[in-house]
Amino acid sequence: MPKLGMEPIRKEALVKATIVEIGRIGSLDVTVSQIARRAGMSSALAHHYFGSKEEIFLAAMRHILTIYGAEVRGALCTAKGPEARLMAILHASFSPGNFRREAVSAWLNFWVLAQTVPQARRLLAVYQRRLRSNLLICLRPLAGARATVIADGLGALIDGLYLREVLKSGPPDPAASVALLSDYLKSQLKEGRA
Amino acid sequence: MPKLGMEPIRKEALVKATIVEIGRIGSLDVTVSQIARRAGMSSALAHHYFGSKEEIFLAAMRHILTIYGAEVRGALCTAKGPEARLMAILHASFSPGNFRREAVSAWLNFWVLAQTVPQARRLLAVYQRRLRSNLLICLRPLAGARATVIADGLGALIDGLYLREVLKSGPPDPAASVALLSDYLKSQLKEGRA
DNA sequence: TTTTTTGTTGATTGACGAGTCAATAAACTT
DNA sequence: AAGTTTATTGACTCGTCAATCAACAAAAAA
Repeated sequence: MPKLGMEPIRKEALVKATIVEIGRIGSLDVTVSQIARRAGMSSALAHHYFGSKEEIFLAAMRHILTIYGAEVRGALCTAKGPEARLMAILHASFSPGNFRREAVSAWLNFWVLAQTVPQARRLLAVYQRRLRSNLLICLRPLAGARATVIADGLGALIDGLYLREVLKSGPPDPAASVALLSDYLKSQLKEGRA
Repeated sequence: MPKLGMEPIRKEALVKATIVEIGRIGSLDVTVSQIARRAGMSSALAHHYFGSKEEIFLAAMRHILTIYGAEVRGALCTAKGPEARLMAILHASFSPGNFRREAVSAWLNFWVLAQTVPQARRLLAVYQRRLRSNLLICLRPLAGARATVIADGLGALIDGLYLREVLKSGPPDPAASVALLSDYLKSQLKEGRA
C-alpha cells in the first residue's frame, strides 16, 4: 500500500499527535509508541522519519510557534492603528487555537525542555524576541521611552496568565485574560501621558 | 554505626538533594539513585523513608513553598503600612533564595507536576491563594474595588517574570523584575485614584 | 524487467530505573 | 542476655522504552 509522498503527511500527523499526547499526559513523559499509535502508525516509522524523540518534540514546538506566529500575523494585517494592533496581538495570544488545554500544556512543557535543550531554548527566544518587537513597534508611538518596560511587562504577563491557566479547573477563559492585559495596557499608557 | 533519630536528618538531606538535582538536570527526569547519591546514601534508604519517588517530589515541593511562605511572613512582620507591605511581598518573591536557578527550576517543574498529581496541584493552589490573599489585604485600602484585578495582575506578573528568568541566558536579575512590578503597581494605584 | 527508492512494521536489543528484599549491624528495652 | 526497633545497603526483579534491524511491499527509474 505504500503510496508515495507520505513523509510530510506522516510528519504532520506525528507532530499533531505529539501535542495531543503531551496535553493528555501533562508532561514530556510520552513514549514514541504512544505518539505513533495516536498518529496511526508504528513507532518504528516515527523513528524512521524523525530519527529521535527529541526531534519529534522540537518539530512539535516549531509547529506551535508557527501557529502562534501565523495567528499574530493574520490578526495584525487587518488591524489599523497602534492600539488596534496591540489588541490584535493580545487576542491572538489567547485565541482558541493557542489557548486550548493541550496547547497550554505543550507550552509549559516546552518551557521545561528549553532549560536543557539548546535548540528548544533558541526557538523560545525567537518567539520572545518577535513578540517583543511586535509590541514595541506599536508601543513606541504611544508610550515613547516607556515602551520597553510596557512590552516586557506585557510579555511576562502573557506567560504568567498561561501558567495560571494550567492550574485553573474548568474551561479556559481567554476573555478574562485579555481583559486583564488590556487593563494593564490602558493604565500604563495613561501613566506615560501623565 | 546506625545512630538513632536519623529519619528527619535523612529526609531533609533528600529533599534538598532533590531540589539541587532537579535544578541540575532541569527536569523531573531525576532518578532516585541520583538524589540519594547526592544526599550521601543508598537509593534503598530513600525508598525506605519516602516510599516512592512521588512522595520525595511532594516533600521537596512542600519545602520550597514553606521557605517562600516563611520569607513572605518575615518580610511582612517588619513592614508598616499597606504600600510597604506590598513591596515586602514583591521583594520576598524575588529574594535571592527563591531566585536561585535550582529553586526556580524546581518551581517550573512543580508546575508540570501539578497538572497530573492532584496533591501537587493542591499545594500550588494553596500558595496562589495565600499570595492573593496577602496582596488583597494590602490592596483593598489602597485601591478599593480594583484590588482584585490588581492582585490577579501582580500574581500573574510574578509568575511570568519568574518564568522569563529561568529561560534567560546570563545571570538572573531580580532587581529588574521587582522594578517592573513596582512600576506596574504604581501606575495601577494611580489609575484607581484618577 | 530488473533495480532502486520509498514506505512500513514486528521483533529485538540494550540500557536504565523504580521499587523490593534479605541480610547486617548498632542501639534501645526488658 | 535475649529480643525489639531503627538504620542501612547490595543485589535483584520486573517493567519500560528508545533505537535498530531485517524483511516485506509497492511504486518509480533504469
